[in-house]
Amino acid sequence: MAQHFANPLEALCENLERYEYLEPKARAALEHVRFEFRVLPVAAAAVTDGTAVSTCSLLLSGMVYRSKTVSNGERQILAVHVPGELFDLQNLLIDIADHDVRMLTEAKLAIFSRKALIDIAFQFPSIGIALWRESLIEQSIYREWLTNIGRRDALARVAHLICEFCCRLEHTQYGIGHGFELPMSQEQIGDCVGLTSVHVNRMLKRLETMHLIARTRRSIQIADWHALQDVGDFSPDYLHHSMLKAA
Amino acid sequence: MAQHFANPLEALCENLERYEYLEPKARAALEHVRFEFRVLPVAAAAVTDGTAVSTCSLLLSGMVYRSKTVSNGERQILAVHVPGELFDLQNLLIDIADHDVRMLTEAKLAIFSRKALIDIAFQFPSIGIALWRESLIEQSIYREWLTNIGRRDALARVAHLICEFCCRLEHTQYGIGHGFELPMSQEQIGDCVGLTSVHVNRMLKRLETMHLIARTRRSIQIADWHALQDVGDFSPDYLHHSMLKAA
DNA sequence: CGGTCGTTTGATTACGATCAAACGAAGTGG
DNA sequence: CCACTTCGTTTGATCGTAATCAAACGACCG
Repeated sequence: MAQHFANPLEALCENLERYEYLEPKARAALEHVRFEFRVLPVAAAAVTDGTAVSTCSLLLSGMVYRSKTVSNGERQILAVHVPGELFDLQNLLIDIADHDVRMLTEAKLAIFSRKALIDIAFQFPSIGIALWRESLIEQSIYREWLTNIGRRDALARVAHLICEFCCRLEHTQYGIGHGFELPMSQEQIGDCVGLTSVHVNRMLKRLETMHLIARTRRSIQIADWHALQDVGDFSPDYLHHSMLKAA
Repeated sequence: MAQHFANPLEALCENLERYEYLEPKARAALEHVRFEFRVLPVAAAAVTDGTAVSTCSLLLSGMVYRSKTVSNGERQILAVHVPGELFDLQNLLIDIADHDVRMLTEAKLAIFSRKALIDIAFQFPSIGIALWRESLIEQSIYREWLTNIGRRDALARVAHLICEFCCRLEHTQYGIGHGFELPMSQEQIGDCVGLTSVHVNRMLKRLETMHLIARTRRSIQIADWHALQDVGDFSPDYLHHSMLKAA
């Protein structure tokens, strides 16, 4: 998969085409979009809460997360992006960032000017629709997370998060088979689902003793997908993969 | 305010102009958008999870909420819309609804065809930008709610919700002064913030004894706005009102 | 005037937080 | 290469917040 991202413009094209068919002219126009290539180390900030943003980035490799910090210093992770996704779609039309974006791992980015993307989005509706739809699906994921945190118990929350990652990686990367790398500490998992790291640890162990997953370091193997979905009350409908072109 | 919504097309125009300046041509084009006027009773569904959607509605009066139901039957309220807002912006480009939309009160709607809106959005970029931006701000509210539920305690969650309503009503309606109608049962408030109705009741009483709010039936008066914001860890930045035109 | 729905209050329970400590892996410097 | 540090994981013990259970009360409706 990685070699697909050797050319960032090709990666952008591939990303958009997952969301909407692009006619040859639109594809051709994308060839001339300017971008800046950048590698950021773990924990580096791509966007900082309260600052102006004029770019929109495509994640070529690695993972990034969005987060907010509350007054007592606790952090909520709002979303995690996997390679191949455009993040900062909201900053396309909003001037001041309302949260942080940081690197979960070292990451390679292709950084586009938001103005350039907006211009091309309205010049070629197919591109606009692709971008807009991608952002709407991100919104759908927020709604599911809200439901996960608000109305499911700790075990289900963790199981649900694992199921979601599995589906999203499966969709953007090539078949990941039964296992995948989850480059998050248990504290970060807790920040995703509104739990403490200690409790996340207990839930992971429980999923393990229930023979739903197996773990080795930071990688997770799915031992019983059906049962894991069941425990996590997971249904992939909200990812809207069925209306998208597979990777 | 209500009389502003006597003409739904004018209301649509007013809505969009809050998000982006519309040139005369765009405004003129909006005059010819077809719509259907409808009144729905309390609890009626405008959109049902899992069904196809081909419309997008403007709320003329009343309030609506979005919700998901988890496997054990518990409900999470994802968002509440106040008069003047377009809801179902996500269904503009997503075919199958991933959650329900129901009436919190009796509501008057102007229902537009999503195709008509998409067409005009790409014909007049200012309209497209307005719609897209409105949907991005809705997204920002989801992120704040995620943070609210995931990382704040019960008292702060309830205070935060009250602060948000106050700001949003102030922005779309004319000055609401120190009080406003909150047409939600305590159970529904609990479904917004991930608490039970019993606990919401205790938190409301606590906010009352702390002299931060006063209540009469379903209306809430703000007794100490500054202290309420403080308790709720509320900062209105995420609503992005400063980049919008006031109502 | 019952009947239903929502609010209020109290008593008890339980889930997940907090506190604390040991362990393990990765990285650093002598 | 091996102490030593640091960070994350693991486990146990205890605590506290919010859930649950239960019942009375109040408002609105037919």
